[in-house]
Amino acid sequence: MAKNIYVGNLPWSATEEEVRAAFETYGEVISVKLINDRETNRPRGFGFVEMEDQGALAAIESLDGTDFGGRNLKVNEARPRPERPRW
DNA sequence: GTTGAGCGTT
Repeated sequence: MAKNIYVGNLPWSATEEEVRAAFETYGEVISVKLINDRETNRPRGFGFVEMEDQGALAAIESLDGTDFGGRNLKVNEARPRPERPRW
């Protein structure tokens, strides 16, 4: 099973590989998604990480409130997103 | 070439 993790307060220079590497330290990372502004094409400084439950909890308890790229990292469980209908 | 609270584009 996997969980979605919300990652905020990221530096605008942060990349998915850096976040993935940081989360892979505590568990198996399934996917990493950094959110960028679709209209201005500018990085918003936050993203989402998908990993196993135990790894997600370990990463949240370990990476949340820690320094990442010079900023205080904000890690938390992501909010459930409504599934999109195919019609 | 800028900026800083937050929960995403498939």
